[in-house]
Amino acid sequence: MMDFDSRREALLAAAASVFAARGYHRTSMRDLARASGMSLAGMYYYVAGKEDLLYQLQRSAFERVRRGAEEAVAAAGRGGVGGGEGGPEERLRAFILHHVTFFATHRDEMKVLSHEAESLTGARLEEVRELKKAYVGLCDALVAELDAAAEAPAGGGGTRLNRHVAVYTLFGMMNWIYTWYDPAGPVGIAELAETICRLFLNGYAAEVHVR
Amino acid sequence: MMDFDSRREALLAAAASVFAARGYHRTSMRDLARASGMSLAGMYYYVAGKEDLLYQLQRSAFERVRRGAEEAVAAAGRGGVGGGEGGPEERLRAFILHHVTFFATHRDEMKVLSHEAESLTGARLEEVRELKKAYVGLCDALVAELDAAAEAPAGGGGTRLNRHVAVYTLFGMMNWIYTWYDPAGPVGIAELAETICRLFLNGYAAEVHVR
DNA sequence: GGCGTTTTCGAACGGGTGTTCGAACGCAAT
DNA sequence: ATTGCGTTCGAACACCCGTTCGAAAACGCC
Repeated sequence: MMDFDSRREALLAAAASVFAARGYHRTSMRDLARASGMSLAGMYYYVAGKEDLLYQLQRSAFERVRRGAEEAVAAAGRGGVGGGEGGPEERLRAFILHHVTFFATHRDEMKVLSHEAESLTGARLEEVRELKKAYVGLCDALVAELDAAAEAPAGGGGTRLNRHVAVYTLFGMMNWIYTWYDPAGPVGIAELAETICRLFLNGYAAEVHVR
Repeated sequence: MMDFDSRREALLAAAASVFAARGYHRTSMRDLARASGMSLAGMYYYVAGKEDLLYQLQRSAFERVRRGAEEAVAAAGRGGVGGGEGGPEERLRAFILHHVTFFATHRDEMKVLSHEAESLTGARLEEVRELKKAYVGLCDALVAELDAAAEAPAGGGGTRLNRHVAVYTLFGMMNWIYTWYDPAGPVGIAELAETICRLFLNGYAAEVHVR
């Protein structure tokens, strides 16, 4: 009916749904058995254990956002949707739009990624932390390019914002979404992404471009 | 040696520390007994149970941030630290500064407030949700005043940002702090608050004041 | 049919969980 | 010395947890 990999991914998907709804630690293996339609013991044929399940889930989700973001940024650099060349600002916009869209279209996995960041232990925790660091670094590099392109126009004015702090704050805007956003509500994904883009770009660049 | 209330608050403080470090569900009552210096059974003289402990903690923390924020905003309205009268922008700045400062000076409780928002159940969950809604509403009202004070200067230009979305995004910037901020690091609390103020005020107001 | 491999799962194990209960404590008032 | 009261806690209870194991089922292949 289904091969090994499909069955395994179905299990991961069911786990993502339950983890997102009830939280990792509150969820028992028996809950997952019920949600996936497998027996309690049967799951252990596909996964090494509960923590391994969370690890596979986070790893897979992280690699997909990362790949998607890289492609979206590259596409924006090549000219993106509408013609043009695609400067640093367009590339950052593409990153934000992709992140927010991915968040909204993969709610469960992204909530697990955001909320259960410290639920892993030992080597698995360290490995996922590295993935996250690489992903944040990708965004940080885009903001750095934005900085370089603006190159202190007059020298005067107020002090520049700390880039790393600004980037973490940007991720705060984006990753907090799972806390309040209702995809069935009146606010669309595009509007949400546009709000975050404006808040960050106007706010961050204001100290660089204007005044 | 200590009266009932002090002993109880010491227990709550110990619980906040352990909950922040290991998470609510991972923490056992035996962990709390060890951290507080009481015996396992002894804690039940001061608290009705584990979930009641979390509830008391969240309720107490929420009421303190709320009261503090109200006072900070009122003080800014009266002229704040430096003279002046204190318009809507100064009041919102005061709110943000207070929230960020409170976050940094009460790390454990605020992490428990942010991260364990869905760990309560039933009536207790609902009650804390009401507290949160009131607190967010306080901030939302400040932003609304900012809107009113700006009153669409020309009518043209781009569309205005959805205020509620902007407010949730602002809380994202602030509440994500517990995820990455290191108070022992090079970034001070004042700088952190200033970054968030600029990102929000420049970004949000840009569509209202400029262009 | 028979056979080897892949897949499933009922039943059990050892251990940790939140909570309760009754006895014991310290200590001021009688 | 005794009473009563606020406080502490060792021991136990009933339950749920993640994981294992050996047997049974399902399957393709000869």
